[in-house]
Amino acid sequence: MTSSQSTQKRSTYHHGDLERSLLDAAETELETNGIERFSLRAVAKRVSVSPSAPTHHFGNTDGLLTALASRGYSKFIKMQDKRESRAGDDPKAKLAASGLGYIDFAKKHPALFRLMFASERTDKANPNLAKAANAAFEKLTKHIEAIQGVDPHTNQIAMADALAVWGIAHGLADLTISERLGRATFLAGMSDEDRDEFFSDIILRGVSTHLEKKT
Amino acid sequence: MTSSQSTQKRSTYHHGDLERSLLDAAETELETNGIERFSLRAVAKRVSVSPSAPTHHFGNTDGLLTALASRGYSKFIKMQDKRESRAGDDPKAKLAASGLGYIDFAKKHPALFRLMFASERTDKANPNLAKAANAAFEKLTKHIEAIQGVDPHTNQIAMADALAVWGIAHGLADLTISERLGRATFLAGMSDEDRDEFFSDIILRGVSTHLEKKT
DNA sequence: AGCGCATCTTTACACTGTTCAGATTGTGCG
DNA sequence: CGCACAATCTGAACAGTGTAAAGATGCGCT
Repeated sequence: MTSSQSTQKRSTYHHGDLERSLLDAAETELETNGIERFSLRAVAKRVSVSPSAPTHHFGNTDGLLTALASRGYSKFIKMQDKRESRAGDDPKAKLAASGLGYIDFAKKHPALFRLMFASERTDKANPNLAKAANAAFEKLTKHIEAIQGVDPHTNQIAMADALAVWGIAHGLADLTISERLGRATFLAGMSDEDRDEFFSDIILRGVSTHLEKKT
Repeated sequence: MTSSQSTQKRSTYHHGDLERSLLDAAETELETNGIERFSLRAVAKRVSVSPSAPTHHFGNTDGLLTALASRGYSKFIKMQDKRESRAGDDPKAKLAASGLGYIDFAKKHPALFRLMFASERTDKANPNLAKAANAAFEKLTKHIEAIQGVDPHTNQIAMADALAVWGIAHGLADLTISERLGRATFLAGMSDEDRDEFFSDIILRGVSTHLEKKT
């Protein structure tokens, strides 16, 4: 009769769904203290469990973080989907929306974002993580293909577009959560809609206006 | 008679130039283990000094890291200057070179780069750090001004260009040291010159080709 | 029913950053 | 010149960290 509620307290010796509970607790711990001050013992304490309980499920702290990053990519893709669904049918508008979702995610889960894209504590050879990260990239390449009519995997110019757009979205996202873009004071004073349009314009600068060779 | 050599061993009780020595040791420690596994005690051990010796000079570990980040911006700017000096007189070529220097730095000092741009252990209110970071940004705005003929600080469209270029360079740099761009297999097989040209093209997509209003 | 095994706790250890009292040395002031 | 003071560094101690090893617990299967 184990409830699926993850933050529950268990009076029984066995927890029931400790794995999910630990992931949830780890995520709030991560967003609270950041990766650099992340504490496994603190996570265990949140779930009212001994410090070594996570060991069996995740091996060690990095294992837990790796699993957390994997799950992060699902949220990441969902957040992009949400933006895309509101974007109409124009392929470029969809791509821009996807980029805005990229930035949305970074703003909503900055520490998780950093864990996924800039942490060394994550096991990049982990199959789940690799697959999740791959799915995110494939989303991008399909947008480019819809726009350019060529698959980036077989066309270098289209691949260049993909990397350019990725770089722009990623850079804007990373600088945003570092609060570096506040330097442009006019950005802070902008409405959400204007800011979205501003970012969209920049993101779309990544796609080349004319494919030179279609190989 | 204190030599200015920083990695020396002192037989005397007082060190002589412990501050610089600690910074040097901290930098190699940082590049060796990354921020997430950075250890102050290990730094002290490198200089053959007690674990509490750094306290007086930097307050605490974050203080040391903040000083390290400040110094990092100097190297950062120098690395961009080096690229620019080889770039000829065309303002766009200079801007692209500056962006390549941005990426050069990230590749050469990945952990320091992350400390400067993505760490929470750094005191952003620190005057030295703020000034150093500001200088780096001013370098960018001057490039844009040289190209567009308008100061980004007084023209929003020029500022948009600055942020776009910054986002692109930063995104490419960050993704590069995360080894994410290896997905585009053709990038790995490229010569340095081709890769530079490839990145330059992408970076220059950030500058708008025609200023709409010159406010 | 009861055995096996996954799950969780307890204990212990090495390591971390920081504080505090004391040792050592350079420096300025008389 | 001498001496007290201030700056600098050490040593010991403390709370906190991750992880390994051994023991406790109870779920599920035969």
